[in-house]
Amino acid sequence: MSDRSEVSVAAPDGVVTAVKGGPSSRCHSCGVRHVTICGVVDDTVLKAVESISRTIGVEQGETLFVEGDPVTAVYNITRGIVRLSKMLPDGRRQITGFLFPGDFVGLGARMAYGYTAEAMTAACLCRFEKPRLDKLMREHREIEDQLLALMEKEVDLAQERMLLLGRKTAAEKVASFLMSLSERFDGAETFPVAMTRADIADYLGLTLETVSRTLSAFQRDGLISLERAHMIRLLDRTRLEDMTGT
Amino acid sequence: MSDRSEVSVAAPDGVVTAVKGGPSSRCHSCGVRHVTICGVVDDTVLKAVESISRTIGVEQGETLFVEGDPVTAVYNITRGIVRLSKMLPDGRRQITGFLFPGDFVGLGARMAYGYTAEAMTAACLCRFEKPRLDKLMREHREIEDQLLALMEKEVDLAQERMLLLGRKTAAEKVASFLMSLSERFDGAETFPVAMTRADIADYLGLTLETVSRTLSAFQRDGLISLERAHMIRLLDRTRLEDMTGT
DNA sequence: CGTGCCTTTGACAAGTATCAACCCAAGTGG
DNA sequence: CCACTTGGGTTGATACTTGTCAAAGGCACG
Repeated sequence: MSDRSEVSVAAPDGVVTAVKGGPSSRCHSCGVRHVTICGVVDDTVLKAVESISRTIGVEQGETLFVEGDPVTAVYNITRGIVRLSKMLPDGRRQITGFLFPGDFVGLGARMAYGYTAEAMTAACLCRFEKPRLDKLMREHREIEDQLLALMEKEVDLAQERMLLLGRKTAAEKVASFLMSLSERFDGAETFPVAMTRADIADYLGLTLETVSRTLSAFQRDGLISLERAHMIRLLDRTRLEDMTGT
Repeated sequence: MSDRSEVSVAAPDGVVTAVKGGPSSRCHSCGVRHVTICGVVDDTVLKAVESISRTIGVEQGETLFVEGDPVTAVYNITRGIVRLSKMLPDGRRQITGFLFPGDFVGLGARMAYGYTAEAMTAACLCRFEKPRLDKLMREHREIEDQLLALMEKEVDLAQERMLLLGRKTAAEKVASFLMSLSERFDGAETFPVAMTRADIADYLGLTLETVSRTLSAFQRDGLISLERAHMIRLLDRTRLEDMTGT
């Protein structure tokens, strides 16, 4: 555990995600040794991080916390997909992010969580109690820096999303979504879409019908191939890239 | 300067914004003593911050930096309003934020700025060279904590905005905008709207015509009174609040 | 082999965008 | 001092994208 280990994590859909560096621990529910904090840290820090983290398994659909809950913990995903969302009182929902293995859940929450986090698939998470993590951050500057960097990336992504939500057309939104998903799978040509059309719609600020129609249109135009509803193959990356509007 | 001073900052439109605590310095362009970093810090830190900040004045319309520029500095606004925006290649624009006195510009940018920052009004800014600020953050933990807290708030706001952009109707967007603007002016009943209809539209993901129509409709319904195009009076806060959808 | 959830597709409605005309106030220059 | 210009802002007519409602198909799971 002292070297910069490379650990492979089984994604829920069978695809394997490789993550480099960082501490890891054995998942109680699936037994796989998972990465818990990304980035390379020295041995002492690694041990410290491991000492305050506890790996937990959650079932599909399980809620980690709800918008407004007092902040008790931060999680790092080792397996599965987590959905972050905000709701309006009348039930309209905006999904603010899909988180994958390696991503943090709850970073940057101070008093209360600003969104709800749910496991979209069975998942394994490293749980860090907030007070212990705060203490660790104070003791190990490298960790604070890591988390700060992660938050900066998050802010950046959020702004990109605002541009998408506010100014892109339905087709551009869906194309952007497909391209970014593909990136998550290492630029693979064919990849699984773990979320339902309704989830995609709530992520892109559309209706599920519009998402479905747009995907069908992409298929008609030879941009993609819907192998199955949840398995997509990109046929013409270049043209799809052009359609993102970016 | 050793006590926790309260400093009043003249906003561009004549309204006075009070900000408590933090270091301050005299603005070269307007001569007013401005707050430069919010939050309370001790004497040593205060002096250190002051030593690396330089107050600058910018004219209306001036660009601080453009999306993609390498990050050289972070700014704190002491006077005026700054507009942050992202553009699509074809010219569509999304304004990601309007920043007021006390707000930071460029926090959380690592290598390149992710958005363009322009002064919407004549403005005064405290400029912190990035390397010197980073050094100071490393030396004074309190500062890093302050900035971290600010970033957390930013993430929260960004997510609230996603909900607005993705799921709210035009009327709800405009109502939300008015309520949050009113907050900025301490809940005042009548307050200036410094931005044009086009700016508001690009902020809310609408067209300027829709913004104009919605404001007119609000006036017809007795919710607001458009004293002038850029001066709004809230007539029925309760009903307006209900219209925000939140 | 039903039952239920998700997806697709169609017909239609509605909300916004687009295009265009006009207004108003503030400069600007003859 | 007044015509002219210019940069918003408002309003109307119309188009179009996207949402809504509804029905039917497919796939997984008990």
